[in-house]
Amino acid sequence: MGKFTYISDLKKYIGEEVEIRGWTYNKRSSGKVRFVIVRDGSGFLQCVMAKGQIDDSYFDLFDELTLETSTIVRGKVREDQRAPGGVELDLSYIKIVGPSENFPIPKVREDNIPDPGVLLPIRHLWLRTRRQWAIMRIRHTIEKAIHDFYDSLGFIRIDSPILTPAACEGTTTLFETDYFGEKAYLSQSGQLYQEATCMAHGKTYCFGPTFRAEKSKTRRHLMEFWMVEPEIAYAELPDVMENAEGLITYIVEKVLENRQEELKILERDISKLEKVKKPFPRISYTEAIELLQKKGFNIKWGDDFGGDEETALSEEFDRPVIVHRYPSRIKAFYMKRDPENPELALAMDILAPEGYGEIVGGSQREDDLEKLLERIKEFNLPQEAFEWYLDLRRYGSVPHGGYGLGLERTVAWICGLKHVRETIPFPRMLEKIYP
RNA sequence: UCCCCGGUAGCUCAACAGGUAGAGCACCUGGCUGUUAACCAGGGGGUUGGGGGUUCGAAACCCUCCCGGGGAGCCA
Repeated sequence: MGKFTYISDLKKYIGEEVEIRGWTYNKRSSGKVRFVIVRDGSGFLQCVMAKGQIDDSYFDLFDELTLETSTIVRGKVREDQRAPGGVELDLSYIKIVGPSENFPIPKVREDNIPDPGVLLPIRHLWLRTRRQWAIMRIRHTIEKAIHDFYDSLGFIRIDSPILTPAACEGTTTLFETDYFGEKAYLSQSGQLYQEATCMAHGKTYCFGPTFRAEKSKTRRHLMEFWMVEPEIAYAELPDVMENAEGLITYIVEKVLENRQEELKILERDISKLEKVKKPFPRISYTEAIELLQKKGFNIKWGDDFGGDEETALSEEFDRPVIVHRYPSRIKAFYMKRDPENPELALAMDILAPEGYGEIVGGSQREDDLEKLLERIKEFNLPQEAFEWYLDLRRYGSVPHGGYGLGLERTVAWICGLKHVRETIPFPRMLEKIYP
């Protein structure tokens, strides 16, 4: 491959001659002084050349450096106050690696961002643009923060299967596939399997894609999305809430620590993220209903929250809000009922601020065999498919709980994006699976 | 499946009340020795989503179909 330098490391090479390998991101000219913005994946760099100070054969290559032409350049690194990244490169050498004619995405201008109908079919190229670059790097940092957080607490990552024999929750529509003549489904949650693994390791989590075949066409939905699902043996509802709160604050902290440049590209209001500190407010479902009624919503106890209600609730707080103890009949069969009020489930959701909606859903699980059997009957679920799950209550059952955090909604919130489709490299949307 | 909004140049959008389809960006030509979404001058580029209708005249009004968007339901 040979030796070359990444733009992100250039501050270490001020005054030195370096080689950069990348792509032409933009260019400007003032006649005898020409500017080429090169990106190399690690960052963006303005390269400068003046007529007479570089060989004419290189100077003239400027015309061929159309958008996204891949190029190798060499030059001396110079500190410069005028440069956004603090450094520029005085060019002495240019080589075109691969030409690029009529790149389909126009030069970055805020008043000229093509709409998703245009960009989604060229997602493979869209990913090269600055905003998308920033989003993917923040996504990476969030994923890393998730792993680091659990690892630091002694969790073991054990991934759940993606091909499953039956519905985990039996409610949402699943993608069906043929498994050697048997029906199998793409997983909509790894949770049930985590309940098994946490009984082996105490604290586990899985992190992978999940699939919902719902005909959802909104800014908050994808057919394929990533979810992290921790499960903790001997945990009760307050422990679950505390762990989720810790995860979210850790994620925000790491993004603020490592992704300032990217947040700036996205024009994210950092002050909103800086407020995300422990403790998060905790309100009961019943309190939330009262609050919404006071705000004029036509909602009664027993109803689930819609998008507008979630937004209204989150607007009451400057950080994520934990809503707990929902009516058990609007929650999943495996959630333990509140011993103080059997109409309630020991469940909790976390709503992100600024109207980003539910990013976490979790609960303490039903650990009593008889009660769980009743629930399976109530929900008309096939008991034989859950025998293995019931075994967890037959052999040393303990209180336990966990939650799922939706990666894409979290990325959308932290990046301040309107739509989750920009938070995943290749979004799978309703009737859209290309590229 | 239902409700709402939209479809005009490659992209983003104008075109008032029905009267000759326009701007910015992209692209091409020329100019400029410090540009940062560079700028200045010029140029090419259109079956106004398709079909039908009303009218002297339709991008605009009506009907219909197609496509796109985001909201409901469900959820992360």
